[in-house]
Amino acid sequence: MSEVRQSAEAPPRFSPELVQAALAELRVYDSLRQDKLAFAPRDSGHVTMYFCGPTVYNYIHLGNARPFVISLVAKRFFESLGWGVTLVENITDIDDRIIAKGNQDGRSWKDVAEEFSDAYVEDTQRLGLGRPDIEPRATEHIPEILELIGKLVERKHAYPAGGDVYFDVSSFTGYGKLSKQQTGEMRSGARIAPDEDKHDPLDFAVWKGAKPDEPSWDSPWGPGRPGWHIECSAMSLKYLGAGFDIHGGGRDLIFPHHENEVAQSEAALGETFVRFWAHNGMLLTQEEKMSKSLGNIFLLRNALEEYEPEELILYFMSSHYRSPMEFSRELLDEARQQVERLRNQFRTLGDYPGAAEADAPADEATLASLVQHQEAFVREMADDLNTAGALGEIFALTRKVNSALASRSLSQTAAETLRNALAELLYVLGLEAVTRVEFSLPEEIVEMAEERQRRRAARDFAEADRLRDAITERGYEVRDVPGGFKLVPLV
RNA sequence: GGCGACGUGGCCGAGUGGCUUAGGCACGGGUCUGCAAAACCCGCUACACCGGUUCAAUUCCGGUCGUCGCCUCCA
Repeated sequence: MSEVRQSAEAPPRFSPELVQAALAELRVYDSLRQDKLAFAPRDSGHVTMYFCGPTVYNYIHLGNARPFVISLVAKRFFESLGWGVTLVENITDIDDRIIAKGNQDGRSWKDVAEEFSDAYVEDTQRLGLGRPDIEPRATEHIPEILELIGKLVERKHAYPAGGDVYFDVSSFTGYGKLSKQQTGEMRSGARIAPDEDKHDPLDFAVWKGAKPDEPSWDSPWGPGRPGWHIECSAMSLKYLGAGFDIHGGGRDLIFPHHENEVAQSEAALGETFVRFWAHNGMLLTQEEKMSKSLGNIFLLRNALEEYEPEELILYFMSSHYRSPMEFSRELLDEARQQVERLRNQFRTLGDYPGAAEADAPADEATLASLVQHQEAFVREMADDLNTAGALGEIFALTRKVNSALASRSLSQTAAETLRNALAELLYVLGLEAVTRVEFSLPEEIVEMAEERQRRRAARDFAEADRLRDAITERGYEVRDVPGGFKLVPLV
């Protein structure tokens, strides 16, 4: 693509009026309390968020990308209210699956973890949303993990057995509160694997004793590695402290991952672990969950070969984060059309000649619409991050702006105001790329377009059309506009 | 079986006790244009089914049917 990608502009700060409108409505759904509740950060003016990132044994797919996108959009929204945000997103780089992948490929687990950590950062980086503030690796937090396990053992919430250390589910009365599972029900279906020494089928490993040829770290309970779940507790608590604001991740993590996190964290702390649990819906392909085990996945890196980042982001923004979301090429193609519509608006705004101030009858009404849609936008976002509703407001405003633009009844200053305001809203949704319509044109193309204009003027339409086809072949579209032409790169 | 969520017009997708014809895509008609594209205007106007509550229900309650997710791989 030839359009120039500039560096991300500074996050916008909404006007006091807009911030006030948002704060009056601000509510976030909490999976634990199963209700949308008023939200204010624990630390005044500063939001603390932790989202579960990937276990790196493979490239991430679009389903994995959803929480990443959501978390960064949430961060932008909170920042636009004038708050600071610390977003932590972990990379789990030691796990059974990583070891298995290494064995399968005949290489070290470390090699696997490094390759796919790098790939994850690279792929998500290409989305252009920026990065979480902290991206801690499990293997770099073994001391914190051991400290947490030590606390659990000391408080009799965990016990060593056969080289492993297990969390004692029966010691934590709240077990099951997040996933709404009854421990009795769960026990009836659970089994203990032959090589495990846990006392209760529901107990889970916080430390796994090393078997021959497995990676291990020293610990008071013998060499081993962290169990799944404990790294997220240790790292979120290290960077955000007990009772941080929002813990997010896919719905499918509610059990066992987050349930176990709550149990071990609160057992160790003796106080509330997280204030709001935010879980995003699954991506479905043909009504079925997109999942590595089902093999119906679309890798983010493959998607980025075919689609622009903003097209993928708009696709994600077009439905509420908690809803399950159908995935298909048709929907991505539709998102592409919508991106194009937004981009066209900025193209028009970019070289809009403007009516004379005295002759701009649409100014008043359009600027009034702007205020109305801006307010509606922040209210939608404040309502549990309703990006789909917010996007609807942007498009509603887009139509009004285009309409005024088409009739040339908008002043240059009003057009400028609208352009900046729209850019601000789009930035919050991670769609600032659609505002960047500057690009460099090869001289050859410009000359061809100019020649075509001369042919048209001479009514030599056959040659004019031939030139247009030639320009199209070189990747540009010619649009005739009053008094000239416009060249636009083809999608 | 237990737990959770959901069924909106051709498709996607917000939302609400009685004017949002949300919004987008697609489609049809028109304006503009040599043609085309973009843009604008107009049209297509729904709320799974059956009861109940209500002056009024797509929105509240109950039931039926259907769908999805979780119940130790899973974003």
